[in-house]
Amino acid sequence: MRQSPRRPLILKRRKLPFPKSESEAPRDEPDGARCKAAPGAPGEQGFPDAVRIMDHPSMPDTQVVVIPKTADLKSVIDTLSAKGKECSPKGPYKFILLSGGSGSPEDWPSSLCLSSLGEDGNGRAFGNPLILKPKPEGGDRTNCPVDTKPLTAATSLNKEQDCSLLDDSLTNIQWLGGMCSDGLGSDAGRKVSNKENQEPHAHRLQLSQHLDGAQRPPYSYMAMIQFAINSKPERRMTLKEIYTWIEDHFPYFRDVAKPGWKNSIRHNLSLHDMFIRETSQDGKISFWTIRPEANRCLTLDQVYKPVVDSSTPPSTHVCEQQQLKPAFPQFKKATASVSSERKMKPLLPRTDSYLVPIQLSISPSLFLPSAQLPLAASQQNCSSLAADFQGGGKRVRIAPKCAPPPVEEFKEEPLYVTLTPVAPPQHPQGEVRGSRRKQYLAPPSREEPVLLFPDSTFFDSGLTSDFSASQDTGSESPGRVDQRATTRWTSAPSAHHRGPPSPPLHHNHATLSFSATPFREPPLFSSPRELLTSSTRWSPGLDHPRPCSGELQAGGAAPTNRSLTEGLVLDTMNDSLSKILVDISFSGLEDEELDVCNISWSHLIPELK
Amino acid sequence: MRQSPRRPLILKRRKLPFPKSESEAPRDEPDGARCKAAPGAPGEQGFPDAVRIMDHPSMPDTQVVVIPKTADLKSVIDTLSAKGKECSPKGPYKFILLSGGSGSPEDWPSSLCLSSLGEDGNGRAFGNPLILKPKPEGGDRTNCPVDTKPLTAATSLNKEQDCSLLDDSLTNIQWLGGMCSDGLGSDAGRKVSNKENQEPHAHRLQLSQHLDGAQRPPYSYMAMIQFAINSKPERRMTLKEIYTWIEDHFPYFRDVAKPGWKNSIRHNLSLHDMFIRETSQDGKISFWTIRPEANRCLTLDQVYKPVVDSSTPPSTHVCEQQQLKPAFPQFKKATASVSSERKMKPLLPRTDSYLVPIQLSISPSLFLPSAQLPLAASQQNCSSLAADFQGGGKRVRIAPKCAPPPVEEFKEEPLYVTLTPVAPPQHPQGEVRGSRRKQYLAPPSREEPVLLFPDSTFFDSGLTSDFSASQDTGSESPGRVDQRATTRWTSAPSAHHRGPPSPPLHHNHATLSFSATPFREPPLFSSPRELLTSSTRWSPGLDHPRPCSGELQAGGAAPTNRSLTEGLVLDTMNDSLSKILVDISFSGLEDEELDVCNISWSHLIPELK
DNA sequence: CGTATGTTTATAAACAGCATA
DNA sequence: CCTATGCTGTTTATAAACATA
Ligand SMILES: [Mg+2]
Ligand SMILES: [Mg+2]
Repeated sequence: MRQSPRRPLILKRRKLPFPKSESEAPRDEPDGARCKAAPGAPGEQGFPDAVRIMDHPSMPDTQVVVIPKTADLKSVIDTLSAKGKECSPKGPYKFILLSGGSGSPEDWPSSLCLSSLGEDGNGRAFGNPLILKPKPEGGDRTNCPVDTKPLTAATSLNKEQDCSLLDDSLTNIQWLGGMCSDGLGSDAGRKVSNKENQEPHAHRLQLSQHLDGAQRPPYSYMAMIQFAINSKPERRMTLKEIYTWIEDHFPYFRDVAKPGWKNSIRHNLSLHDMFIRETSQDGKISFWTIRPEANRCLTLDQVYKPVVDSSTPPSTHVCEQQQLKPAFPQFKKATASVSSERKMKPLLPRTDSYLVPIQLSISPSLFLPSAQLPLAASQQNCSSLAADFQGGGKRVRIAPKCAPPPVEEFKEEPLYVTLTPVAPPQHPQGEVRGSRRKQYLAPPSREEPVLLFPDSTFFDSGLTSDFSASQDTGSESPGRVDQRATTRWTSAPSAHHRGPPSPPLHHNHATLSFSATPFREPPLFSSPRELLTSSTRWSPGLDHPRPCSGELQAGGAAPTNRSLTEGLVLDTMNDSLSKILVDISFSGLEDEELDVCNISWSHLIPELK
Repeated sequence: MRQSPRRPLILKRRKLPFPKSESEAPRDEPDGARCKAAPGAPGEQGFPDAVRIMDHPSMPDTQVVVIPKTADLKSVIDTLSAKGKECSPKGPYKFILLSGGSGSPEDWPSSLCLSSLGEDGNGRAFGNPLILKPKPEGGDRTNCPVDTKPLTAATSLNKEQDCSLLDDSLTNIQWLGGMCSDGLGSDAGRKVSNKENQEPHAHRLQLSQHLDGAQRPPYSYMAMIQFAINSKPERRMTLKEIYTWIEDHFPYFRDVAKPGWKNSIRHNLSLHDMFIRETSQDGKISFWTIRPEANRCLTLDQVYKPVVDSSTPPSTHVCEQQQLKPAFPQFKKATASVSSERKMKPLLPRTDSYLVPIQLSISPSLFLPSAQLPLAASQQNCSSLAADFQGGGKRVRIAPKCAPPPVEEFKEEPLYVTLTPVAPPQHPQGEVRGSRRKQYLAPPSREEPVLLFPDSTFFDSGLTSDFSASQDTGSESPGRVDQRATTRWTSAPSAHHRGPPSPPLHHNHATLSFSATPFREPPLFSSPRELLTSSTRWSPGLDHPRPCSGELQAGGAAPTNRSLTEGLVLDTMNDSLSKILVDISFSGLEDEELDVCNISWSHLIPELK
């Protein structure tokens, strides 16, 4: 039981380069020996402006083709259709076409990042992921799969790379079998045999040893449930339908996973408030829905879209973090124990880039003048953060209304938005909030903090994006050092933001003042998750029976603006603000709504107006 | 790994008689062979009006003395002080004196329920548990332990009884050791050795084999954290203090538990919204507090108080449920697999009675006339529930404001209050709520449902009890059949409470109408937990720096009444309404506030006014 | 009764931030 | 100042107990 079941890695955490096969990295090297490519230098995987083809991490017989903006879509489709005939091991392959990025493999799970699947090609960029259809009309946002054949070379390459993981599956079987030895031989008849606490079937175990796409998908249960529910126009699903959808789209659960995965699905449905159970009119059918305020209507297709900017200097990705944060014991530990780590059940690859559904673009030429900055933003309180923010490239600061956003980095993309809190919250009873995120989002002040986008332009993904924008030149050092997106709490070490425990005092001697009421009340939020899930208002009698969060009207505020939280939340795939107020990587700049950069938090949280 | 770590049983679930030693109960007997004593007949454990002495389930050298109302406290104290000299194995013993109940062992964890610890004695009843002090002044609510010696006979009796569990500890050690065999011998160097994923120390393992009170306490982590935090006047604690408090009060975690229990503590602190982290003024210290609205200020002492009515017919406790619910596979399973079940790590004993902090009394002579019932309550909608409620004894119906309360039974006490929902919620989009509890508490209507207490009288425990009361004769059949407290959702099969998905429509064609807005918004509650935790308002600038939930003012409503949720919630030890709207066992009738029985839900949830 | 569904708790673990040695 | 480590806090995964339909 030392090898108790391990959870797949938390998504959207620090990105670690996937340990290739060097099972023993030098421990004395703080940066690790894996980063061979110099930052900024084009690595072996960097094929800028080239089409990238990689296997879908979970869908069998499916490949994802990332088409840079400069490529010609038509020719790519023709090429795919032509080359697809070559190899068809198990029937027609499907292609999912993505655009907007450089196609660097970092957009994919780490297990695939090293496969150098880039293929030359050229096509037109389009905004949303597109699954290639048999009759490619080139239309936007068609999600029907295509019956073409995969590219041989790329596929085989992927398979080999995947073998490293699949070998683990084989090992895992042995490992699991060893775990089943009860020892002691005490009472064998006691097992309840719930049919959910069993190992996968033997033939399934066999299947798991093959390359049938049964790798565990890199999505959390919560994410997959959202994918499933949002795949239906009604945006509701029965439990059984959720099971089926997940099995259909992630064969891992059908073929490899133990039956307990359904227990986990149910557990997630119950645990997370964002999932709400409804009952049909006759009361006989239970449907699971997503709270509309919390639903960003994420779909699997959206998630597949890599958010990469084509202007990215190639191969400045994996090693950046290591060099900037030399001391990273976890990484070194993982490095040294690759083989043993892989002996475990297939973990989620350590990557952050495929769960970023924010489809906002950054125009490098667009800079937001700091003159439009509200007085409160990023002046006094952000001074201490200047050192942290000077290294990276284009940065955008976001001033949260309430508590400072957490430190989170994800998405190693060339262009980033750093969400920067500008004002520490006023804490209850004169107490200061700790800096470990979550807990206690202080109510907003009159002066609304704003999201600051120094040199970026946003547009919303597939939904209407309509947030007011302000601008800030900020310190835009285009250097490639530490391109990771990073957000830090303004941990407010200066005492002038901490009030005494006296009654709700509003001492505005600082930039912002907050209502001191700390405890959870309806307009307040004790946790970022709550803030998120309560961000918008919606009554069931509106036009859309089940709108997404961005489609909800901001209560009291200008109702025309959609909340940025949608985009902010999309990348996290959960409803926790501690994962929401993170750096955002922008890419794939499109031409819509280039001038809306002032995001009022009161629109995101209408209750806090 | 079949024997993966099992969670201790969920508290406050169906009470099962502890499988004594008959390892093979007749499976063909639906009622089980354990119930030898006829219901209502005085069993071997029933010593009405006698002092009961039992070991504290977790505190070493501590015994709990349950003193019936009819006993003389002074003489009991004298007796304890005198007899305490006799045996002192490990130093002075402490006594915790409890009152208000019959002292039946059912008030204790099942492992102790069968020990027949009752001792004759006489003393005066007092309201709160009292730890006997060296200089017994007999004052109320003194919690300082006493330096006296335990009663020899009772103690030894307990020890023997405890051996059944402690033998399990010994077995568990072997079992754990067997689990430690990694098998496969794959990679031994991979283990991270977090110091929290290790087995308890060897000497601790040895200790666990002795009778040093290292049985696992029957409280959940959430409960113990509340105990800890509420033990301090400031009602806040650092993590380390919580650790220490728990270790001091439950030596199991100091001596037996694996280091991972601290991980679980932290996990619970983070997971449950009721625990809020604050930071000291200098920002250096983090304190954990309990959201005041959710804090019932439960303490370990309160929890130890058995809620037993002295007028209870003796030994009508354990077997009742079995006879009334013949088909109970879990019980039979546990019966048949006693030895094997006990091989596992010490589970929480299956009992419900020691987590009921509701210190309300029922006077059998007190009946609430139904004339005082508000019109909305229990008329039309409760008609379908009549069949369910006719069998038991004294019942009280509670009309929830929002969603129907869950079916829950607990506390096998002679007198019960059945919380009965009277109106099904109006569901969004014309959907009907399923009846598996949780999810969707519809907003309240103008006509407030009330708690109905047909023949009971309440008083609040140690805190001010001030809920308005209404009365209802109800169907009070004092028969002893199915005396378990049971609450059932009014599963609302009648369609007349289901509104179409149109905008918030309030069709009052039934008893109660609800706002149709189903999704979580600040004034709404998507889950019972939320309703609970948001039940009262409090701003940090009030008189009490950290009031309990009952001490909070109801926002907008009559602020003089305290919420019944305190009592309702106390028994569950968590903030989930699905465990709150349950049947309540009343006992230990006291003389305060006998006439307040109309509980307005708007007082409980001021936001729903 | 057996199964599917739903809720809750326990436990392990990954990982982040911070403090401190 | 750097670094290694431990503590604290958040989140996800998994198993299980138990309930309800
Ligand atoms: Mg849910
Ligand atoms: Mg918490």
